[in-house]
Amino acid sequence: MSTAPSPVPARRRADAQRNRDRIIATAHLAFIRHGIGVPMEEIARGAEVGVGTLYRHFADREALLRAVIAAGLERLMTVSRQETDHATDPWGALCRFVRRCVELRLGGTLSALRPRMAQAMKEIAELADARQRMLELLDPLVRGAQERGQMRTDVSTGDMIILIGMLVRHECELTEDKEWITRRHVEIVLDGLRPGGGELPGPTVTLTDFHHD
Amino acid sequence: MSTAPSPVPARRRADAQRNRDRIIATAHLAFIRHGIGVPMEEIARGAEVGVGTLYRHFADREALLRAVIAAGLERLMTVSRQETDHATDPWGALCRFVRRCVELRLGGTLSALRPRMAQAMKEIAELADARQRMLELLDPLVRGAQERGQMRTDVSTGDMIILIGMLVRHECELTEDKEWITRRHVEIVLDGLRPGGGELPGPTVTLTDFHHD
Amino acid sequence: MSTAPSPVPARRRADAQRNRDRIIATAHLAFIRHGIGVPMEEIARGAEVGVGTLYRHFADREALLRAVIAAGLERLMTVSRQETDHATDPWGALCRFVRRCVELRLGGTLSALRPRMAQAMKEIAELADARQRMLELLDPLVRGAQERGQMRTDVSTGDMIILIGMLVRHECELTEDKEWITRRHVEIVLDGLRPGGGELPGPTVTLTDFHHD
Amino acid sequence: MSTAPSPVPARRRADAQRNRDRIIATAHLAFIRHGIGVPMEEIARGAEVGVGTLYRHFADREALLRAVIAAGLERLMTVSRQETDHATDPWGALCRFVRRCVELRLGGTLSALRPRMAQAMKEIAELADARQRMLELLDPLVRGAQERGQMRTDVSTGDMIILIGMLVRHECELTEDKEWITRRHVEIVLDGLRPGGGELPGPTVTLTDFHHD
DNA sequence: GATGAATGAGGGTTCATTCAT
DNA sequence: CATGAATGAACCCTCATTCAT
Repeated sequence: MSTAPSPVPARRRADAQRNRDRIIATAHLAFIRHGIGVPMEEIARGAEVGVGTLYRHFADREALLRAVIAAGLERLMTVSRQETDHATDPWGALCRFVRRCVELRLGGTLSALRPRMAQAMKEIAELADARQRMLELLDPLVRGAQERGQMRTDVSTGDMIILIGMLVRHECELTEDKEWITRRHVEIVLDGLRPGGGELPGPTVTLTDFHHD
Repeated sequence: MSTAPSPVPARRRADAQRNRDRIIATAHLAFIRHGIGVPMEEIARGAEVGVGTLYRHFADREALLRAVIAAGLERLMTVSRQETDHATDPWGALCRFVRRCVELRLGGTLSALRPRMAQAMKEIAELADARQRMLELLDPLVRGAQERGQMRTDVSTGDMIILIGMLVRHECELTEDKEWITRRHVEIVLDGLRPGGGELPGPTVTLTDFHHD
Repeated sequence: MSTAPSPVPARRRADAQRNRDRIIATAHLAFIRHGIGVPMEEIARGAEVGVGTLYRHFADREALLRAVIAAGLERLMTVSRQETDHATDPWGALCRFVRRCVELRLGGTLSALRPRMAQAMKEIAELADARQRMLELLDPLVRGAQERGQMRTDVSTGDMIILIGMLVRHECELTEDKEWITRRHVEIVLDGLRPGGGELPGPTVTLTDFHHD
Repeated sequence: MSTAPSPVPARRRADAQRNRDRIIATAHLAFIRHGIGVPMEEIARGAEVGVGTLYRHFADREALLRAVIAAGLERLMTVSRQETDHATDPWGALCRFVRRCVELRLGGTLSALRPRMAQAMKEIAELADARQRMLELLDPLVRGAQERGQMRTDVSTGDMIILIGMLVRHECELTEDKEWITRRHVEIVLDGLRPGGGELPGPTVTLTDFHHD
């Protein structure tokens, strides 16, 4: 009895969880590919469930969107920690982090939010939170790299976050068979962050600058 | 009635042209702000005409979109020529060109096409044309700059075009009061194109690589 | 397991019966409060059972509705008999019967049927039956009261039944904290049934007049 | 020019107005017959317009409902004034008013609101207004009739309004071919309002008692 | 028997497009 | 040419009912 802890009651639960996960994954791709306005039925069809099931799990499109974003941010944060914890080489850690970010393909969904970004930032609290958390993770790396002369000193962590957003979206503009192009351009941007560049116009970007993207 | 050649038809024409222009301008902003799915009536309202008038000028949303893009590319090409004709300093001309591009705000509309980009590229012939023309304009500058050691040699004109697209869209992600951020990031990317960067992965981008974006 | 006649099945039965009763009671109130279109899940939730259980007891909404009505009519008939058996004061018995009717709150459910009343009358046989039985119960009282000069003679038992329906529904239009208003109006109607009123238009109502309602 | 005031621009308007009126009339009947949940398409079909047209005139079901109610109250107020202005016989005027009310068949729509009456009263300001206006119209009649000994003094104008509501709904419970029954019962209620009835329980109804029905 | 997840038809609402004025 | 009312297809979301556990 203790060895076989009744899988039966869990079974249904497992099925439901599986459905939930498939819906999120399908929605993620669908939002990227067709925009956040993609018909709910198409998402349901892609996840091989009925619309009703989709709506049982997510009250409306907004809720689904939040879940997709939350799931993406979750993965992002996992990556963040993997790359940044105990980093002895701040610049190297920063580079690895940026490269990993673009691989998550979270950008598509975020980018699809653009037409309502300002509003979305307020309503989808996870987004603002994520920025804050990312800032806290990256700040030591940026400062460390700058102190060691590995990175130009006229950019802030705020600039980094915006640039990462740019690259993340950039990848999503490209179809999957052209993703290798992004990898080139990530390196170009990283090279542009090395010391020795020309003077940059305007002040550095701070957290207060991007209450919306 | 038949005797008077009458200024009226000319007048009409002027009015009509004026309407047409206002519709395109309004649609451009509306597409950027609310996505290409923005209600036609909203565009009409913004241009202060009836929907009927809008449809007299543009058969459907697709046609309006084409017109908006064509108008933007027209301006882009004008800029291109201003910056590139008789350029004695290829790298400087290239930089000025890139900076001017992001100021046109064409990116918003192009970016909004993304969910259907692959398809759009085929249907909206102007886009493919524009790429080709841009390639022809930029290629001498890129080669010139590289020959003079002003630019890294492991990037192609194809990379440049993609990067410009990235920056152009990047600006459109930011609200107008944050455009100064883009200007910083344009410079960072340009710095990253200078000689001396790390090795880039993959082959250079060629025209055949981006049959869509 | 097979040897024990076991109290379990009986227990089950009791539980099931309890569920059934709670569903009917909950549904009665829900129909009154939110109309007969109230979501089945809401009824199930109110009765603290799963929808599945609800459907085990009642094949569909229609069946549940019938059961609610039948239960209400059952109580109505019980009241009828209490008030009318061995009545030596027909008018008094009639008044008490009317007053008791409005307290049963059956009207809400019946009233909610209105949009389909004509149809409901045919499909829900209990309703027609009930009228017939009520007619049989009330007829002696009406005639008795009229013979004794306690009641105007230009109304029929048919009129009475329709009037009772009116009052019963009337109460259901009022929220619970306003039920005292109905009691006033019941008395006004009863006063209007006393001898000495003005002439009434049209013929008296007969059983054949209300094959629906 | 002054004689033929350009019917052309008005024409469309007239058509639209005609549609609007037909929609309201159709909706009124549909609400009575099938409840306020009746499919919008059915209303549209009945009015012989497309759903789109219906929605152009009324933003949603709620708006249509308001319009139907407003139109009904408009007629009700017209009747009110006809019956009550310059009335030298208060009781007679009161009776005529009550009789006219039930003929308007407004009750059906109002009655269909019941499941949400409390809420409806707040949201549909017209309803509360109407009560107030009706109170002001009837109060002099009630007092006048009572002073002349034509009406029992233990009922208030508030009671009258509630009773009228009861009769109005009562008629709507009956199908059209049975409306004559209501006329009988209106007279019975009016007879019950004459002096000489038994004692009524509870206090008289005041305006504050029926913030909802 | 009880449960509640899944299904999908149905009805509300929006909006692209047409067309009469 | 301009206008804006009318149309109806398409999409969102709800909920009655079924069924696997």
